[in-house]
Amino acid sequence: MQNEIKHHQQASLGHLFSRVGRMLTGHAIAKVHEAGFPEVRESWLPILQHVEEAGIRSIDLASKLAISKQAANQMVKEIEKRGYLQRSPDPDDKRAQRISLTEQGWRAWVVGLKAMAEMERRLETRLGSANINSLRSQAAVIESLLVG
Amino acid sequence: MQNEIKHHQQASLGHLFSRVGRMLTGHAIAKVHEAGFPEVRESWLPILQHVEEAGIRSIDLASKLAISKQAANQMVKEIEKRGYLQRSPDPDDKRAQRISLTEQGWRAWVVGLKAMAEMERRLETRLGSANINSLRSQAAVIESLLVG
DNA sequence: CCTTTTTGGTCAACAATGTTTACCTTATTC
DNA sequence: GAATAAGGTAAACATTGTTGACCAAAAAGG
Repeated sequence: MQNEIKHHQQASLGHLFSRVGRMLTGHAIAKVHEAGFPEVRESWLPILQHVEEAGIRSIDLASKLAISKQAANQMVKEIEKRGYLQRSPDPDDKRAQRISLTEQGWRAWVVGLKAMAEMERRLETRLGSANINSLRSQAAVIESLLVG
Repeated sequence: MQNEIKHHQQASLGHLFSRVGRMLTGHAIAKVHEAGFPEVRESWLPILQHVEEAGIRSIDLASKLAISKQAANQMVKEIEKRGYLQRSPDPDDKRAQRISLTEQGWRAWVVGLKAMAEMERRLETRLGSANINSLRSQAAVIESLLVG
């Protein structure tokens, strides 16, 4: 029974996807480092991804990331300390604060986006843009199978 | 300049791959839990993946995983404590120990492999096996672009 | 209105997974 | 054989998460 399974053994799709994903984001981060933002960590990405859309409250951040508000806030504090995020009082709610990118944060973020876009361009010339599109749509199918 | 980038914004490929990868392995783990092995953690997978090939020394594990030998050993100890791994003295080297799956470890591992295989089967009927293959080969191309 | 409940946020203690430094014992090499 | 390399362990600490207790502002109900 073991052999049945073992003999057509190749890396599982899960493993494959995770590894490629890490490599892609790792590549983008490396470009950001090269561009003069060496403190930027991969762990910041989930945060920055959501902040980017123009000022978010930390509780919304937490719920989007599906982590506790304390964890979200801690990361934000750390990134703030490094000068990539800032918190300003929420004009509509005296309890709340709005988190947004600083000048520096925005510059680093743009570098990352460009690196990712550049990578996708290279992939398109290598695989064809039709393939990239089908790759995305297949990934979407996989997600839908696992969620629903 | 910001808009240039923002306006064709969709999740980055890196993000996409990582998420799908996590969902796939999460699915497999869930099946393992259901099958009566509730302690199995996602963090064990990198270890088990390498152990599976019949008895490995912890130093080799560490180097394959690109983590410190202490970190590797710590995880192994934890998994051993739960009854899924065992360490036995290396017959060829009195300093070393061989790490291998226990009976229970092997049973849980098989459940995970089957869940993954079953998932791939579902994907093949949904996307066609040609597509799954091209997906794998495209992932390989991406890897090669990032490594080389 | 004024009380009650909900919501945004903080603090403190702790869990999980990693790193570094230092060390011991056995193998290997000159 | 003595010196060096290799496998492993121990201890202190960093990162990133959790939970529980709490406070102040906002929203809801009478």
